[in-house]
Amino acid sequence: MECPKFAVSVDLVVLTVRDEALSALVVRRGTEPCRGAWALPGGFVLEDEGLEEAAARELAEATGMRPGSVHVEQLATYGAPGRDPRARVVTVAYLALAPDLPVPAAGSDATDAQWCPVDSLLADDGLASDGLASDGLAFDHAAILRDGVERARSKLEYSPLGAAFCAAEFTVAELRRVYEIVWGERLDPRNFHRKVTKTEAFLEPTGTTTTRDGGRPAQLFRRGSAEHLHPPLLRRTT
Amino acid sequence: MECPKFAVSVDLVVLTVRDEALSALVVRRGTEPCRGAWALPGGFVLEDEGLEEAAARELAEATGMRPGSVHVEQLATYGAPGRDPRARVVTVAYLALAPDLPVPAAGSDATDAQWCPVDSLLADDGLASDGLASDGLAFDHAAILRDGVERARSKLEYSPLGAAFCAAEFTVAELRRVYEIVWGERLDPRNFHRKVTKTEAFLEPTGTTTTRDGGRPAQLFRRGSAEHLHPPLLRRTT
DNA sequence: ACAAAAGTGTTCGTACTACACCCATGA
DNA sequence: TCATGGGTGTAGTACGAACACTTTTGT
Repeated sequence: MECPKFAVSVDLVVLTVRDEALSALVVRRGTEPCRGAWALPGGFVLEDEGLEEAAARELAEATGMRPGSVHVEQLATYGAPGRDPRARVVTVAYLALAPDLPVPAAGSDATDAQWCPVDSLLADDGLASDGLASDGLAFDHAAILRDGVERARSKLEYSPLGAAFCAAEFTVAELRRVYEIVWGERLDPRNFHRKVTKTEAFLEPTGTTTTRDGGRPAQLFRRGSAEHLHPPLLRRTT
Repeated sequence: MECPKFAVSVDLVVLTVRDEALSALVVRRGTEPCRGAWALPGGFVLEDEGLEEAAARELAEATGMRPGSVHVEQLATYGAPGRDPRARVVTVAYLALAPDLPVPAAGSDATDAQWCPVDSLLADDGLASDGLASDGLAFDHAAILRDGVERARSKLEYSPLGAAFCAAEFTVAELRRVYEIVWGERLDPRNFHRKVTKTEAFLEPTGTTTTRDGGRPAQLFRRGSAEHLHPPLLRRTT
């Protein structure tokens, strides 16, 4: 077959909510180009491996997360000729939404990985509030991250995936905090409660309660079976 | 760089509304695998060509459409190891929404291309779409088309892209027919009229009218500048 | 005059907002 | 008993659904 051949990689935008901020997983690059810079976790697709499969493998390598607990979906594909200085590389980006899991600190081959608030990663003045040397991410990863964050923000509107950021069992208030942090917008606790508990198959009650948030005991819920939200939960700003 | 290399192609889901049906552009394959079968238009990405650029080139080759008149966006990427029997091919699918333009019949290298209603292309009336069913599309193109149609259907809800299926100037009734055909659902003409004309920047009045639909003259509009619709135009069924 | 399609007004129900208010716990 | 957050009730409002009705053309 007469045609050019390219390297194909997968890159992961892994998002979580922790310390009151939407954060992404970034790894320190251990090899040239951009050695020492922060980048999205990722790697090349193997010879007999599907794209989804490669994404799951990279996610496991970078975080140790078992597939079931994390939502993963394809985000977009980036293939501008100059995006990698060495060679032509086409990368398929995946978006993963995860609860606040600890990143396995040491890890095997993993150069150090850590959560970093997306706001500081995307701040275009290059300043990092927490000591990350940030001239921005390697390659075009800033653009990929931006697209992933935007996808996540709109997904919360019309899908029940906010719960993907929570632990297996969570309260309505914890879910609301997720929405508030991802959207950067305050939500009325009473109306939010009514909305999510009345929407069919959004939440599944466990029957148990917790007082970990203080005050009156709150019911614990699991993710429901709904795939889409009708009607959607619209944010003010768009 | 030690990594596998793959062929990368772009495939196009080009949709239009004609003869009361949502239709896709398909071409007859002139080369081996699946020679003689219908497939989505597409081809390999060249050495120094961006993905978007390759999609625009293939669109021009297949239809002669000038870039400005057609909406093109990336759809998704398909790279299962077995999807092309010859070799590993990763394909980046693009979705194009076009007005009902005539396909350049003869064309240079183009094997014959034609519009075909998506319902008949996707009718899974018994044959598994393993690539060679006589009614099915080649490779995994049926799955790609299905995803493209689903994307188009939901795009009409929250973006003004219904107008991409219309000529440069169109009436509200023509736009409504687009929605009805794509969604397969009747819409109230009065409420639809109010909705689209009241939504800021959805439509831009031309000041002229036409009687081509019969009855009282209707105002002609052009596409407005809006990128998103707020609030969205929700279909009944989801 | 009549048919046909454009466009407006009006009523009604549903769903979101804002906020008053009560409930159940820990300290 | 008080502070804290969970959860309910309710009035006001915005918007879509349904449909009666008027407007402007072609025949």
